[in-house]
Amino acid sequence: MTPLYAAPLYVKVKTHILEQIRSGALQAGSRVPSENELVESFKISRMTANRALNELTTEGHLARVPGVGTFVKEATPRSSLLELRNIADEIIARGHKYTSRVEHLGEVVATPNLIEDFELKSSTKLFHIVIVHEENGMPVQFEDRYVNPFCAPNFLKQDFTAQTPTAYLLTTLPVDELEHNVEAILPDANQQRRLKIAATEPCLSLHRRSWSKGHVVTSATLIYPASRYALYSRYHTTSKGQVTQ
Amino acid sequence: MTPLYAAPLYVKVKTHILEQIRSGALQAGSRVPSENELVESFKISRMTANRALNELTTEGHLARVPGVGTFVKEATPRSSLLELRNIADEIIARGHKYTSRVEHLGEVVATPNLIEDFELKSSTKLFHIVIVHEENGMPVQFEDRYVNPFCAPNFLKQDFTAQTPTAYLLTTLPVDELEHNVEAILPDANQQRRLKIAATEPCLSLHRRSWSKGHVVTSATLIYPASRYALYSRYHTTSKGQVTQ
DNA sequence: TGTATAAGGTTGTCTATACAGTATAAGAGA
DNA sequence: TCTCTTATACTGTATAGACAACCTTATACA
Repeated sequence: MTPLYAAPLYVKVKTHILEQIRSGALQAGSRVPSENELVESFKISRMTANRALNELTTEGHLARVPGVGTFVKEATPRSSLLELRNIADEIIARGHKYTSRVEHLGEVVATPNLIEDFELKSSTKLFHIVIVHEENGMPVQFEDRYVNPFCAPNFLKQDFTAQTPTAYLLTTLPVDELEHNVEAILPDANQQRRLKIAATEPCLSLHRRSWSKGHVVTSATLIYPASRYALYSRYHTTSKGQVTQ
Repeated sequence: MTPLYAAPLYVKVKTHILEQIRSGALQAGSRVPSENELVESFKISRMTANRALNELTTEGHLARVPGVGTFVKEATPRSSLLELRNIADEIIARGHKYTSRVEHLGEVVATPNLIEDFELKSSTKLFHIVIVHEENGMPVQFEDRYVNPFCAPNFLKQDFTAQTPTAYLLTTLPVDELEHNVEAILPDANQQRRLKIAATEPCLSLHRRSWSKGHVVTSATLIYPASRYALYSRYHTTSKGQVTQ
């Protein structure tokens, strides 16, 4: 993980502005420093300031208007299909009994795939947990999760029968960004056994990455047997396809 | 739309490379010209070439390796999960060829299930279309859609080989509300035949209802073969408790 | 008062140059 | 043959300067 003092200048500028947005010092709609003002305050060249503001714009945080200035964009809250919810709370909210079995908990060395997932430069150790969540004794979710030790150093010391990994990470770190990829799969042998399902039962595979302060905190694959789970959402939109609610 | 001859230089370079990818002159994994080679051939400065290649990289088309070169990335076949996007646009954006086959187009009398879906009081006629969308000749989506004639009376007169139902409805009506339900399924006999897949291949089933001005405009079931497609989304979250457990 | 003009700030683009870090291939030496 | 060194190519970052286009505001003029 590159420490901030060693990061490129344009990254420092980006981080500074993002922190101001997150802290509330810069509200949606308010003006951010112009390129020339950043040149002054950071003692950088205009091209470097331009790069920082441009990248924040393509990432959706800012909006730029030629001849006028740069402004913090309105956050467009997305809705529920993929809200970050704790499955234990979901099950309890349905009035059912929640239990879980931790199948594995330990450290691994990042494989090339994991290095890419976590946006790492080189291989490091990652925390790894495999846990099966049960509703009234019936397995409903197979969770295979990797966690960045840099972001959550005390992860391994938690008791995950008392608190799900999702719940622990949510209380420990703010989530800035989410990525979801949903696929349909047939379960492999291990998943069949853990979920107590037949090899022919299709499953939803939900791969989720979470960012906090620019770092990938965790990457999880959640397997749901199709007969026991579906993803649902309903929400209002504006004319431009943005989601409100 | 800015004509290409009036576009900025870095846009010309980007367009040129994208065209080469689309035409097949640049295959996935093959090397694209280095910055210095672009400097030569386009008579531009290295910073301009750098910008073009960097932007194509953040857009997901290229991958860069310091000391080695820049390469065409594998296009990941996937659809937007939360946004209402036209699959034809998504396929074309990946640089692939989009085609479609209209399997059925006509009227039906609403069944009890459809009456409920469309929030109708009594049975009326509904428009019905079945269409298979193909990427490079390979079926990737089976679309089974019902449309409310009250909202889109001219639906049947459209040419759906030229424009997808989604595209037509989006340009005709504002979307106020969306409902999604995602499941994993095994395809039925008809879907197997239309999608040219085996009975054992799991599929994503995305059921979507769209509202406009309080009425259900359309109800669609979209089937994606798992091996060919995934659903994807990535977005920022606000710190104001949008992401709750 | 109303209108044109000028000035200054802002973003957008482009150039030429520089240095650092990384990967690969060629060559020298053991 | 094997290993170390060197040269070369490539990307990543940063600078200083330049011109264009755009917007707002102040100013001068009719």
